[in-house]
Formats: sequence, C-alpha cells, structure tokens
Amino acid sequence: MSGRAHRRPYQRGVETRTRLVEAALREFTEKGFEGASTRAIAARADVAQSAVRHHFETKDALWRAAADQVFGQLRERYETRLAGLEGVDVRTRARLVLRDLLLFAAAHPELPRFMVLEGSARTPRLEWLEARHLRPIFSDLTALWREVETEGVPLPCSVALLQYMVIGASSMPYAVAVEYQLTTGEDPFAKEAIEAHADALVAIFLPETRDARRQESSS
Amino acid sequence: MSGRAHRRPYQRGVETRTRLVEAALREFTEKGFEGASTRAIAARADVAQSAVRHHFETKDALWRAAADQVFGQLRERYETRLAGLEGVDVRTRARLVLRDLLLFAAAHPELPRFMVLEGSARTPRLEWLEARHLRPIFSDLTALWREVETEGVPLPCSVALLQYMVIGASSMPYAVAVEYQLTTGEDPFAKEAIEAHADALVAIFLPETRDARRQESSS
DNA sequence: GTCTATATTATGATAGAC
DNA sequence: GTCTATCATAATATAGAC
Repeated sequence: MSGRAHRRPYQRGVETRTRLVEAALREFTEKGFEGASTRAIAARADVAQSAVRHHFETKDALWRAAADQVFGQLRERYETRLAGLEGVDVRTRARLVLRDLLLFAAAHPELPRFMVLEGSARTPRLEWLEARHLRPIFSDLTALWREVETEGVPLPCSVALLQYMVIGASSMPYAVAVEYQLTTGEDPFAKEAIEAHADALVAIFLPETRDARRQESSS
Repeated sequence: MSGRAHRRPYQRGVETRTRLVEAALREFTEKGFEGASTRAIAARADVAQSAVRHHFETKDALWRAAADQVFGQLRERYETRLAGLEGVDVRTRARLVLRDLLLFAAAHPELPRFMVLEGSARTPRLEWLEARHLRPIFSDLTALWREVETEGVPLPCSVALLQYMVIGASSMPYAVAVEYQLTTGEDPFAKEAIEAHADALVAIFLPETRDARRQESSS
C-alpha cells in the first residue's frame, strides 16, 4: 500500500483489481454470496466501494472473477502435474494426483468452500461454476479413476460417489479449519498434519493391499 | 395450513414456531447466516416477518433454534443407537455408528452444511455451536475410535484427522447435492446410492483386511 | 398470537469531481 | 483510475391494532 501512489495509473488499476479479487475470495467463501457485501470487500481491499463497479460492473462478476482465480490455479497446477507424469503407471499417477488435490485444498481452502457454499441450490452461479470449472475437472478425474479400475484395482463404489468421498475426505479439515482447531485443538495447516493427512488419504483410497492381493493370486 | 385457523391459539403458536424453525433451517443452510433474511424465512413459513421477533427475539436466536433442531436429532439418534449396542464388539459398533452418521447426513444434509458454513471464521455462532453440539459429539466419537484402536486396529492417522475425513467422505454428496446431480447426473439421495455409499464408507475406513491380517499374524 | 406499518440501518448501484 | 456523495432498495428490529 505504501508504494501505491508512486505507481503508474495502469499498474495501480491492475493492483486494485487484484486486491479486490483476493478480498472477494475471502469474503465470499467466508459468508457466501449474499452474505458478503461489496462494501466489506472493498474495505478489506482498502479501496473505495465504487471501485467494484469500475473493475467488475456487478457483484456477480466479481464473484466469478474470484472463482476463476482459485479454480484457474487448480486446473493449471493439475494439468502441469499430469503433463509431467506421462508414461508413469496409473496407480502412481493416481496417488500423486490425490496428494496434489489435497495439498491444493490445504493451500486454498477457498476452493472446497466455493463448492459447498454454492452446491445446495440451483442458482445461476452454480450452473456457471459447474459448466466452467467443475465439469472439466470432474471429467479428467473420472477418466483417471476409470483407468485405475481398468488396471484391475477394484473401486469401492461408483466413480461419482468415490469422487465426492475423496473431495470430502481431503478438503474437510481445511474447509472448516477454525472449527477443526476448536474441536480438536490441533492446527490442520501444520506441515506435519498435512503430510499425515495426505499419507492417510492415499492409504485409504488407494491401499497397497488390494493390488498386493491381486498380484499374489495372479502370480 | 388448511386447518390452521381452526386450531386453538396455543397450538397455532407452536405450529408457527415449528414452521419458522423448519424454514430457517433451510434458508440458513442454503445461504448462510448473513445471506438468509428473516423476511425470506417468514415468507417460506408463510407467516408475518414480525413473528420472528415474537417467537425468537432475534435472528441469532432463530439460528440457534434451527441448529438445536438438527443437532438435537442427531444426538438423540446417536445415543439411542449406542444404548442398543451395549455388549456388542467394538468393530461392529464402530461400523454401525459410521453407517448411522452417514444415513443421518443423507436424511439431514443441513447438518454438514451448518458445520461448513460456520466453520471458517471464529464467530460467536461457531463458538456456541462448538460448545453446545460439536464438542460432545466429537468427544463420543473420539472415545469410540480410541476403543477401536485399543482392539488392535491400526488407525491411518490421528483421530482428529480421521474424524474430519469420515465426516467429509460421508456427508459431501448430500451437502452439495444439487452440484452432485449436475456434475454426475446421478441422484445422491436415491436409496441404492445411499446404501452403496454406506457400504463403501465402512469398507474404506474399517476394512476387513486390517483385522484379518492381524489375526493371521497373531494366530 | 398474529398482523400491518414503520424506524433505522446497510446494501448494490450510480453520478460526478479530480 | 480513484474518490466522495447519493439514490433506491432491502434488511433487522420495533410499535401498536386486532
């Protein structure tokens, strides 16, 4: 903030926009769309409320910009990750993807919160979110699970259910972090906690035993 | 509604109160505390907005009444269930408790939504919810997992993490039901889906193999 | 116990100066 | 591009008639 006045107008505009998106992301995912006010968002970003209209026209557009920000980062990371894993066997790939998704949820708890906050009512926002972000991500993950299945690893249930079980199990501690801290006395964001969580997630959803059992019976 | 005018005043009062709590439960868990308006709640309950004040004084008190309603039902069901399982071995008890919690989340998706909506910021509401409902439930469940562990079943991670992984994996499809339907094309509330989900949850978090492996090595 | 009417505040959107 | 000031609306809380 101290350097703001010295920047060129264009840079200031970009910075204000960025600050608004960051603030909006937090407000929207803490209080929901209706609960978050553009005033509070602007105050949090330390800019005038009218800046919202100038940069985003409407509150709705600001919400979409915030969603684009966090889901865009996820997709970018996910695609980079998969590109680096070409040729690697399916189980290893699936394990690493699970870890990555969990690490992302821990680094960006706003993401699962977006899903839950908007996921219970058929609003234009949910339809937008589904078409623009959720569907592509879920298509990719579904393909991965199908591949895992093809390799002979039995899935515990339908891919649809599995998908949401994994999301829930991997993101819940971060999505309700303050509550987690209150009920358990532990910090879900502690580095060791996240590592232990990732290990547990993989052990639970892609256990060695299934594969080991299969290899024993087929050899 | 058709018979309302024929009831005695006292009964009408009770019914209005009940209708307000039901409506509040839905509005609060769809839009969050700030996003839900007492007007919309009253309209949904088909009563005047001023009835909120008459029956609950404040919006805050109405929110607490809604929370009491759903968490009270959970605790009642949970305690009845455990009372009927005295003498049963720990693993079976744990399995049945897992099933029950999932069935409850499917029947009352408002419960996990309460947790997530209020779980990310330290508000007076969260502190109230934690002290009044979450802490007792979590204490009981923690004791159960410790018992499971004592029986020789190795837990995949700390009880705190396990707790939230189970909650996430068991409630996510119902907490984001509309989104689930959009992304997967399936109905999470279908009877077979819930059964398959419960089976998968138990298979994943309390697998036979661990116990079987242990019995083999100890016999 | 329920209703209509209203005071007061907060919100999203907007106009216009710099 | 950013600000202050303001409009129209919608929110919670409240008063008082029935």
